[in-house]
Amino acid sequence: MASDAPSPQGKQSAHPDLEPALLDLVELLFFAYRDFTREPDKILDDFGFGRAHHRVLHFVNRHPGMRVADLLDILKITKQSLGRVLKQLVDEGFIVQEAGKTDRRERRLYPTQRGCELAEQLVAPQIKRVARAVEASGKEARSCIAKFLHQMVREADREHVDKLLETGKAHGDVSTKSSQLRGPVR
Amino acid sequence: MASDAPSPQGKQSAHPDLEPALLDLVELLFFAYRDFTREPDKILDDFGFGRAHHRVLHFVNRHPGMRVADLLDILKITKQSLGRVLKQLVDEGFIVQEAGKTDRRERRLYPTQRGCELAEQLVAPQIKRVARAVEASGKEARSCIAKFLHQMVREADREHVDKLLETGKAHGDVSTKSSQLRGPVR
DNA sequence: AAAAATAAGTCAACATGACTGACATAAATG
DNA sequence: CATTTATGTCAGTCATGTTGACTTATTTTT
Repeated sequence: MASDAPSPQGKQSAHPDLEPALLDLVELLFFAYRDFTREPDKILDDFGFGRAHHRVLHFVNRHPGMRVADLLDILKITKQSLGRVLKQLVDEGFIVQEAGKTDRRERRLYPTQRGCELAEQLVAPQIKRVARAVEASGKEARSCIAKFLHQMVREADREHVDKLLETGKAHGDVSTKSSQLRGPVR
Repeated sequence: MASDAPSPQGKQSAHPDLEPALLDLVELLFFAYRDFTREPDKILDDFGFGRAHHRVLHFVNRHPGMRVADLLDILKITKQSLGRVLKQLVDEGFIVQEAGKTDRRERRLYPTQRGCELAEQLVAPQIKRVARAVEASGKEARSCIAKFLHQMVREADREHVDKLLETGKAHGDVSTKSSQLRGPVR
């Protein structure tokens, strides 16, 4: 690899030395995320979908009855960008839309049976990866990790994220039954 | 795909309750990364660059003298994809290429002065964000976090990542001086 | 010395998923 | 009735990824 002139490349980085450890975390986050998205990306490929579809399907599955506007707020993309992938997911039977009961302008989004299954299939390798990583970090590390990731979120969005995790959690618990309780899960 | 562990109910959400907490981590990672890349993305915009330029410039800055092949291996993209952004970075004076001393087929990559500066500017908000998050998680959390993120990397790549962090670290240490010691840092 | 392998660059075509801006439609709200 | 809101859509652009084929320079192998 490096020829033999490893050249003691100096540096011009500037920052003193409070950085090194933090820089490692920055890079580790890059590598972790790179690999975090790989397995789902591969599965998506078989369906002709991309990462954008994954995100939409994931949040709709976790928060059935979600509105388009909610999704836009979570993903921080434009209506037009979302529109394209959402349309595909609807057309191919992974998501259904239904007018809101009290406000019929709203289009509430629900996963279909196929949608649920694909969402599960996509998140499975991610859960597995996280599970193994937590395991290897020592059980007591879980709370540190959650706290850290939570703090990495932009402060203005933190409360919102908390709410999402809360309500998503409720859903996760009831999962197997109640498919019909909340809406059309076809 | 049989995921793995005990799937009592066999169907969609199914997983008993080892999932909720892990699912939270999965989503937190999404939100954390979403916000992790926001500030740099904004800066890049002013330069007419995108996130791809950030990644290239970052690793070249942290590992001066790196070869194109090394970069491809880190970023996991194709030569053609890299070629486009690298060419722009070279054309606009952020990176310089130099034939390897022992193997003149290689094009060793070095950041220019401008390149260093931009790289620093881009990573600064990320370091700040990580610093604050670590701070808020308790100092002893730092090792948990590093361990977790490290374990999130695909096992096959872990050793490689370790080497990168090592050599990158060396770079960080020498920082202030020796700008001229080694290669072309123009 | 000739042949093969390697490092890098390039051309062309294409897909995805972002963006902007303008406009359409339906329903709720004042 | 007028306005606002929630959503959808048309049209065009850009950034960044992909394949595949091919070139050039250089090193390594035979």
